Amino acid sequence: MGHHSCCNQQKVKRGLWSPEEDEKLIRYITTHGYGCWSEVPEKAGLQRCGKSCRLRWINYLRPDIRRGRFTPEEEKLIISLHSVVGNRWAHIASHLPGRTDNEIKNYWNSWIKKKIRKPSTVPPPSTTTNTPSSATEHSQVNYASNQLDLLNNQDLTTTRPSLQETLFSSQCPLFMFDPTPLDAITDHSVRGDHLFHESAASLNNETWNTNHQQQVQAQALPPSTSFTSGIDNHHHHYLPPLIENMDTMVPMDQVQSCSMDEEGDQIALDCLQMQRQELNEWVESQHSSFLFWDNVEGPLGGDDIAPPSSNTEATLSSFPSSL
DNA sequence: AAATCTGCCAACCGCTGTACG
DNA sequence: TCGTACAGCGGTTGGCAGATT
Repeated sequence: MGHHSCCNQQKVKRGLWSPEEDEKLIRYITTHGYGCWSEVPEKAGLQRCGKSCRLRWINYLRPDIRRGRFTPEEEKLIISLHSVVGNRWAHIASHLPGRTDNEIKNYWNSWIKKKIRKPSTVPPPSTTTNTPSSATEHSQVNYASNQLDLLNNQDLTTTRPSLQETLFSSQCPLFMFDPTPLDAITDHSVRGDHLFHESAASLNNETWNTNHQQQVQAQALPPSTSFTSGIDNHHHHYLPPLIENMDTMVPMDQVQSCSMDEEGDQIALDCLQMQRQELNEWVESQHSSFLFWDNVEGPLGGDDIAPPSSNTEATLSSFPSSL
């Protein structure tokens, strides 16, 4: 495990690719295609390992790559998707044609750094008034302030409401926007609680069905177990526990029809992709209301489902017993 | 003008999942 | 079932270029 054998060969060149190397790789791939990357370097006459060739092709040379600044639409889509799936860059990239996971990851990281450096954008924990900033800005600030807490590695429990207290007293399902790594949560029993305060303020409460929220609070989140789920052990990142275990989670206004993919990915992703334009408006307006419902035709069936109508009594999805 | 700082991003590293013998 | 090779993923690093001192 670990090093690929091809990368241990001594002749292997590393570092930036030269135009000549690019040309060789392009010429080879366009004429032969790529089946086994480990064979590409030798056949293409490159002193690189196959892994490096693959990365170069995927991230830079393939013809459908899209370069340049992210458009505002792409930016918003990234924000929205990240709020759902966290740091699953490849997944996010799959919803942005021509963009690579690497590019999105770099963009996100540099973007977050910028936000972290702007403490004035982080409201104090007691802030409860809605600000005129966009939803985009909210997402940025929320994440950035959260990261600040983690970086500071402080025990905040003595000065702020407990996580559970904050969660269960809030009016909106705030947990679905937080990509905090699980270890950070379990280690400190808190994750930037002012995050939740601000999220509560940023959402339009008129559109939030408090009955559903009460159901969520009463049934879905036994405090002692709610944050022990939602871990992707493979990729070591944290998915918001509810999202990972919910059958469906979609912004109501965005849904016409949608389907679950084989991996049980969040149905919201398909919806977001299909309705990107509406999503943009949704992000802008912040008048979203996430609802949960359980009328899905099988958990993994891929059948089209109809969203509940506006007067549907949405009900909480059933949760796995592991919760 | 030179030195230093900062941000960006291409590339690498290490890991896990999958296929296959 | 086990071991190996490979693909793919997310985290991290290092070098470059522009900005700042």
